[in-house]
Amino acid sequence: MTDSIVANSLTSSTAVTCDNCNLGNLCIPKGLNRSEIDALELLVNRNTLIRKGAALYHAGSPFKGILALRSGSAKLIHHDRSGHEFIVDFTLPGELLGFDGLTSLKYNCTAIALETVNFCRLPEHKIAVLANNSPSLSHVLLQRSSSQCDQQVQHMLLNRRSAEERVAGFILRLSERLKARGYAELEFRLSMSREDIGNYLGIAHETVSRIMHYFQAQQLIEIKSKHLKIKNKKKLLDFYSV
Amino acid sequence: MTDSIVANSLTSSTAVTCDNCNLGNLCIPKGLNRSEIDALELLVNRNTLIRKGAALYHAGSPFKGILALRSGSAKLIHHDRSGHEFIVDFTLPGELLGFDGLTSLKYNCTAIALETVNFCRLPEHKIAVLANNSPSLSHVLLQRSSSQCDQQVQHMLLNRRSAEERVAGFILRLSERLKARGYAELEFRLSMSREDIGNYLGIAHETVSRIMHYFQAQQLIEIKSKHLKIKNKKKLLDFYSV
DNA sequence: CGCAGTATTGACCAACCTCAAACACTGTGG
DNA sequence: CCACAGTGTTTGAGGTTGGTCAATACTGCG
Repeated sequence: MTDSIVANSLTSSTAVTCDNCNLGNLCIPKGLNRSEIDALELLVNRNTLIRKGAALYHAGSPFKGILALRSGSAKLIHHDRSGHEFIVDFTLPGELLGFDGLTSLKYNCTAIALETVNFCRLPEHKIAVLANNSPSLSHVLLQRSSSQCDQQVQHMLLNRRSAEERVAGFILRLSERLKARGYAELEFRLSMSREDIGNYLGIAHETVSRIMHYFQAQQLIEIKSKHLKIKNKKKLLDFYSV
Repeated sequence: MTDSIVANSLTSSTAVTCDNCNLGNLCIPKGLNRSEIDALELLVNRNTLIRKGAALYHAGSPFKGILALRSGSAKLIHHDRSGHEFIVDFTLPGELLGFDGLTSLKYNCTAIALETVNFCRLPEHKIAVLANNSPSLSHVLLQRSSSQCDQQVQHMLLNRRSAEERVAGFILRLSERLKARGYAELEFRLSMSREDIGNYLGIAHETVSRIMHYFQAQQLIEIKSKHLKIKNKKKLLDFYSV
């Protein structure tokens, strides 16, 4: 079994272009026409590798562009004064990150790889240039940004509910996001620790463990360490009916 | 004392234009040049009035544009299946709302006036047109959207802390936002109910009351019904040191 | 094999919620 | 101007969820 939530399908050494990229229309080019994609090709830095535990960018550092995860996953964290970290979001393969740097041109959060990560970058200084020539790109970026915001709202709503509902919601959303990207929706690997999940959901990691155990006892899931199988999606949904 | 968090300075009947609007550079035109602002003039619907309790827009209804509050305040709410409402955000005068409709072209939330509200609208069908002619506008919109997202993150972080920290943070942020718009920072009217505050902060409204009372006993604030005075900002900050 | 990090499980406890009742404020009509 | 209804706010008592601390088990890796 692969170490990653997903297997990276690109093992050959041929150059990766937006054209042959496995992200398909999940990435920025979605909604752009041929010539616009060609223009994008010239601007995107490709195939950067970062390994588990390393940062894709740091809070406070100057905005260097929007990133697209090609494989691997990451956590977006925010530090308070006392140094305690809060996980704001997880980023799955095919998803974009870096929007937290757009406003002030400094990143707001730190992005840490949860496993080896392969990503593309659309550099900051080219975003403005591109936006002038290609209004659709501005529109795509705006939509993505606003969509990120919607997701934040969803997360916030989830975090107002009971611990059981949070865990159920967490599992189901992860499942949905993986499904949307073509991965198995009912069986996958949790690339983040219980600690991370608890932090993200605003509950203690022991509580995450207990609830996972309880869900397993109820035959809703099977959980062994990081390997998760959803056995009864319907009942799981009962816990989380937004 | 006025019934509103702010007094609406526009009592004359002369036409309001982006040029003479009291929102100044808090509104969309910020960062645009002269001719761009002039173009905007022609596109913005001005001076719409909505009274307390009425909706500025409904969740699920088609996106009709970005709104700018000229006076009065509003709450952004989200309903779950069981009909229970969750307050996602409050909007103060001078702030924009409607970004929750950009992604899917349907509003995600319902916006309800907390008191009589006067607002402008930048209609949806003109946003794309304008973006073509004025790349700066796209940029401004993108920044605003991304800034909304940052705020959501801040809210989420706040909602992971203790009830006391949440209330302290709520008061201090409200104060900051009002200050940024030129209103008194240490004495203002809470246009929302305790119920709304509790909902927003993810705590019971009784807890909000109790903590307000406690803060008053500690000489941090003076609270009488909706009228709030901050007596000791420093100590209040101690409760909320992010 | 052993170590370090991670996950599970249990016992106890505190923060906060729920329910209930009293009280205050607002606006309305007499 | 007062009485009253309706809503919003405060205050109290008791219960529950989920946190904390601590001990134990598991996993992956050198």
